[in-house]
Amino acid sequence: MNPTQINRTLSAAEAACRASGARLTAKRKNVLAVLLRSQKPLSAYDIVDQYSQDYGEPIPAMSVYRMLDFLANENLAHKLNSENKFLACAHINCSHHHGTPQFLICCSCNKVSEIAIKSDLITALRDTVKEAGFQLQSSQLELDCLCADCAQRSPTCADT
Amino acid sequence: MNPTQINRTLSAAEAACRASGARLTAKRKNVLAVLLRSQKPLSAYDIVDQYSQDYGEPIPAMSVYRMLDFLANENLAHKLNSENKFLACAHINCSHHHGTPQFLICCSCNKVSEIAIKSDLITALRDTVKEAGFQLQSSQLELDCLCADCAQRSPTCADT
DNA sequence: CACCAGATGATATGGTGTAACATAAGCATG
DNA sequence: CATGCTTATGTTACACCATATCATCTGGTG
Repeated sequence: MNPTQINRTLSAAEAACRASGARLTAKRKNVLAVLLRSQKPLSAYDIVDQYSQDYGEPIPAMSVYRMLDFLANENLAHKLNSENKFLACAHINCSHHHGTPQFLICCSCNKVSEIAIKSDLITALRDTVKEAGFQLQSSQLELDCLCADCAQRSPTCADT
Repeated sequence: MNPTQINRTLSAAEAACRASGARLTAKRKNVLAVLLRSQKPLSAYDIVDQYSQDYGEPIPAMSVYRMLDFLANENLAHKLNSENKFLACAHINCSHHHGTPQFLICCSCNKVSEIAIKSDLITALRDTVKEAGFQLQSSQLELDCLCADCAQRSPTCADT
């Protein structure tokens, strides 16, 4: 994402927080900016490092976790449970409403694409789960994939 | 699982390992037995504790990880990536071939059900992923659910 | 200004996982 | 049975992820 897009996205995030009565403080905004500038999901400690590089002041890991919680609650960021990493929501700028996102994670280069799976597929999944006697609570999926670039390079994925 | 079933399953596991040329050593078998006796997925350190309780001798965490790797390679156990926990494969006794399993995880009581999602649903998922320019590498899904028992008690799930 | 609530900082600690190297146990062969 | 190879297990140290707890700061309100 280029700097112009990032600024536009940060403005949109501010507007969204104003609308919901949440306070997007300077540091929370910086953490979001770090995520936006990253091409890949970051761990909380990655963010700590990047933050001090980008802003010239250290930030405690504890604070980063809290800011990530905040951002996730405001739907400005997501957590990848399978990787213990975080990324900015890909749709902060979009005006339309978004359901629970799904993530395609390249197991080779760690690139992540946030997509919205067709609702009928999610419904089918929900029905299948119901048949097994469970209720689907969240439709956030994290799928182990290979991105096009990496697929071209090698036919299989050796990593975890 | 009752003791009789466990013994039967352990025998099946032994047979499977013999067939594949893998060595199901006594300790590996014990780790598998710990998993089989558990109603819930266990962390490696849970297994360390339970192992020493059940067998009266301590086992290093490192060894448990290695034994879990072994069991996972032999398809005798699975790892829940979203929870960093492990469980015995539910189909060690079954004779038919099994594809990649899917897991329904109760976010309230942590009970897990291992199911096989209909192949056409998986295919649809694979196609959706392909449209997004990715290749699905693993069809192991870990779905955040509420089991029937917990759903009866409360309509929603507050936990992570 | 005094107060309160929310945000952030500091410290400590626990859980998860692996790297690197040492030791022991099974198994072939001469 | 001695040798040596391969595999399994033990030991130690360490890195990373995450949270609990308490302290401090900041911004807004009366």
